[in-house]
Amino acid sequence: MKLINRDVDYAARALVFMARANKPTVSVAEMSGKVGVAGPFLRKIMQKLAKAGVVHAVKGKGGGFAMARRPEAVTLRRLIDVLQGPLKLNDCVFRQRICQNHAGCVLRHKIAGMEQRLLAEVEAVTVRDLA
Amino acid sequence: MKLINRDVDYAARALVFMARANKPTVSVAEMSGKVGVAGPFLRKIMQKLAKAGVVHAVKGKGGGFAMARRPEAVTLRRLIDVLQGPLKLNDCVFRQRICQNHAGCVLRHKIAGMEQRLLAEVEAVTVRDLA
DNA sequence: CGGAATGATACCAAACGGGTATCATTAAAT
DNA sequence: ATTTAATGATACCCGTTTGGTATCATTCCG
Repeated sequence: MKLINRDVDYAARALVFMARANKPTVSVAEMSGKVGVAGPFLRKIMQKLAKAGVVHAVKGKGGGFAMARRPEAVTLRRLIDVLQGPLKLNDCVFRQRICQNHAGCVLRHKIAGMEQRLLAEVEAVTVRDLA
Repeated sequence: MKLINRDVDYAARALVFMARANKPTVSVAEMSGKVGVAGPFLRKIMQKLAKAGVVHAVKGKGGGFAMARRPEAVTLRRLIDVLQGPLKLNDCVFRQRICQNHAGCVLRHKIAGMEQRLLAEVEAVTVRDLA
């Protein structure tokens, strides 16, 4: 049971790299080596981040990506939401026929509580904390 | 990202059923209908629980399964451990080359903290709570 | 116009998860 | 002893997810 997948991990690294680099834009080619991931793969990740507004893309020669917000405004929760979908600890377990039985209800209720507390924790971690 | 998989969910239901039933043993045939899962599948789950010592198996006619411990002594954590492996939020993300980069280190450290707190929560939930 | 960058998409292979089927073993009931 | 009702152990299947690669289109600086 992974809290984060590789996409999120790579994204975190890349964003830290960008936050540290004092440049208007950083290209994937520059980052991929340092982040430790193949270029095309990282690009796919950056594209998702761009679509979600976490970073800003600049096409053409000399282009690349730039952070769209300050590092302390980018939370781990946001990265998880964008790159692996919303954090739902109850995900997909008995979509149908929810709570026919009492035990399931109680269990799911308890898990929902855990989810809330975990969400608060991932919300509290920012790119700034990682840099 | 599921906290529990279906095995754990089914197991929880079955154990609650067993805890309520005032009988020395309960057969899979009796439970499967109420739990809402096909017999053979539930049996596979019960076998794992038996191997792990959570329940006690009685073979032969009139046999079935019986709880090996009191309901309040069976935690959700135990079920997770037995049926889907230890809860590791960092599971499998960059097994190799751990912490070559600072960002990864910090992130993993924070996740480790979340894991500890989550573990305490699943440890606190017992079959008795669900019954 | 040419080169360097992202955008979009399609594809692939391996791992995982949920589920079924089959045969062996045990032990009570008759 | 035979039948019958139960678990033990395995093997298999299949759909989904996941990690990863490849390809072509688009943009824009020089």
